[in-house]
Amino acid sequence: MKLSARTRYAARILLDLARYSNSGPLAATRLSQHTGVSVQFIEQILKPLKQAGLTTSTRGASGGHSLAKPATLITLGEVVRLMEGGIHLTLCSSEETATCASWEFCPTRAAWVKVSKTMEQELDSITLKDLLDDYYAVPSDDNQPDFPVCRITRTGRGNAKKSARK
Amino acid sequence: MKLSARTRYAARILLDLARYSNSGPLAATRLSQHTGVSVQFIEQILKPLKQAGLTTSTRGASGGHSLAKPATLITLGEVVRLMEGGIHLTLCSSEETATCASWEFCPTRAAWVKVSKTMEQELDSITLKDLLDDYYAVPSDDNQPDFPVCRITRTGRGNAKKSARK
DNA sequence: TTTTAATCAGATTTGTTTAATCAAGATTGA
DNA sequence: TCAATCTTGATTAAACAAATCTGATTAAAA
Repeated sequence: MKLSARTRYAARILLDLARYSNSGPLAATRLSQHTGVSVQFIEQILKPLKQAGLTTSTRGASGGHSLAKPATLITLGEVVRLMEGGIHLTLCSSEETATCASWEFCPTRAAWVKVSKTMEQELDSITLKDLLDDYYAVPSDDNQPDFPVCRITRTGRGNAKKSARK
Repeated sequence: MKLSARTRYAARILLDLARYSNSGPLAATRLSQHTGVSVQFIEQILKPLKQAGLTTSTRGASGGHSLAKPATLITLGEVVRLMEGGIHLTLCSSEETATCASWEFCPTRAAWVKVSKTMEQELDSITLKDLLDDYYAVPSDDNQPDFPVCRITRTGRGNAKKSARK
């Protein structure tokens, strides 16, 4: 039920691109400095974002990446949908996945679909611009500090497998 | 972002217990027949459910499992929270997890928290009774057929890693 | 009292996925 | 040219999920 690090990083990278959108393309090395994610991992994450038309890039010296459309038109829903391959709490929440034998009879499926839809709606309602405005007092102001992304990805899941203290 | 099979199975198992709640405890073998999940895996899943007070069990011959409280008082939120160790889209969505260095400065965290809360609210609003009523025409009627749980857990994730068609 | 049907506990296995790195190319401005 | 930059695909190590295996313990029924 957790988002992957790739998705979280994607959001942060796009947000950084939004922030510096009026000062030309941002090189992956800059993005790396801002977020704390390795250059190579950033490049890997940018690939699907570019393919999906969220970003553009210019090659060669003084090249880099930039948003392909205004920050008001990019939603978290778009980002999550892209990086996670859809917004679905279960495989069967996706309409296209009619692979399960008892798909149409499943007594729990409707609930998972409903919650997934709600989640998707809310994510679609949050734009990069919203995040910028909520957080940075003055958007695109270079004086605002950068903060590394959260690198803690594993452990500490409060797992139900382990028996609680004896 | 997907629920684990353990969580999905837990919901189905509890639903089955709810359905047969007026005919004494249900043995794991019966639950297995109804859902298609192996007896041993079912026992593994029932363990935390019992510890959390959602079910009770009687040992020995003609023993089995039953709900510890009425189906109107057990919500999907409870089940998911228990099996997944919380309802959080990210590690940092949990209030207790102040482990990330830039926890309070993260420009995306607030969004993940908000969506997680919405999801939790909706899951908390759905009871086992709701699922029973929505699905089975006559609750606790043995004439209704059983359907196996969805066993498809991997693949088909529409992964963004793979380049879309050339 | 013995048998038998159950739960209980937990270790082990298998394969997948994730997160990340590595390495070699392809472009392009200076 | 050359150095900064994106592009692409392969590879790795660890974590995790799903499930099975083993061996108890418990208690009703025969």
